[in-house]
Amino acid sequence: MSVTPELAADEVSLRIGELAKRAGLTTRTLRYWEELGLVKPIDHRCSGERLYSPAELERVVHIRELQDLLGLTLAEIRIVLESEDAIERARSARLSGASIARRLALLEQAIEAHSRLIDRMDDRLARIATFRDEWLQRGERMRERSEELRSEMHHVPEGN
Amino acid sequence: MSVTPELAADEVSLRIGELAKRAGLTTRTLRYWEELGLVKPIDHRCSGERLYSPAELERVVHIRELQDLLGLTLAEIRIVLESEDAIERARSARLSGASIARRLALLEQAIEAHSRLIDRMDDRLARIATFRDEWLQRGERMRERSEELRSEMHHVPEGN
DNA sequence: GCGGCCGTTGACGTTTACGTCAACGGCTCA
DNA sequence: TGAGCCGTTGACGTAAACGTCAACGGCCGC
Repeated sequence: MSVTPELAADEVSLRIGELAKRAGLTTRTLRYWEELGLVKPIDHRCSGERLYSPAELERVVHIRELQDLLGLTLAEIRIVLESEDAIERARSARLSGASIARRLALLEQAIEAHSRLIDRMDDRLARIATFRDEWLQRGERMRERSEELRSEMHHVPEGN
Repeated sequence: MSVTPELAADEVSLRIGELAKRAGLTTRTLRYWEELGLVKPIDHRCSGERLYSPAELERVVHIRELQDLLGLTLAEIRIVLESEDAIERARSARLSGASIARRLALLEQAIEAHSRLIDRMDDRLARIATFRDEWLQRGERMRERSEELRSEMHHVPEGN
């Protein structure tokens, strides 16, 4: 029974090559990220092979976005992910019977880190937007100038 | 990172240390960028010292923005700058008596590269905005959850 | 005239984020 | 049963973007 490259409903775990292909990464990159603590495959050091839950696919894509769009280093991303994981811990803490105060503390912590990231994104958005507007104006001036030149060409054709 | 565009009216050129300080860079960075052809000080190899026109301050800040905000490599930035310089050449070509057709060609070229950059910025803006919205929703869910927990704490205080 | 500061040119070191290669092991299918 | 994949762990290589250090020189105030 071979697995098709499409998402089979019964798929419960991915091998490293498959994950890499779907995320558009190399296996080396995944191992490196694991080394830095960004991804954690299940069943590692036990059966030898790394196996990833489908959720890890989202996670690695997420990591790439943080890298490409926000320009974060992998070290910074690790911090962000840890705060995300804090959310999950807070969620599972409900089941594991941790104290409400403890769960609330975890959540507050996550919210804090979360809003710092939002701020960073907003800052970036604003700065790129400003930058973009300046460039749009430059473009306008260039287009006007090219119109001028074109009309000049009609009056004085081929002044080579 | 605060940029100080304020320069004395009599200032006609900057030494490398002064430029670095105002742009928030190191002198090493400026020399490296020169090595890559990103900046061109005047009076180099002549009196020994690099001297920069005030316009270079804008240029280096511009370079940093392309680096930080758009994530361009210095090699890519060089291409962008060359297209910007093409605008200047087109402008000076008017004075130097180049043919209108030639000047128009230069300008068209500049406009082309320019709009490619705008596209890139738009793409980034859109992707960051999408990303941001997703995160805002996560934040909302977390905040709701923390409200729930807080009210639970009032009903069942200190369940340590 | 000299100590301090700023500049110069190499040359080598460093960090980040991987790439590449070697040597090995476990399936599986003809 | 063995060739072909896919996986594993090291170990070493690499490209970009600088940092750092050495050795030198000019200028300036005291």
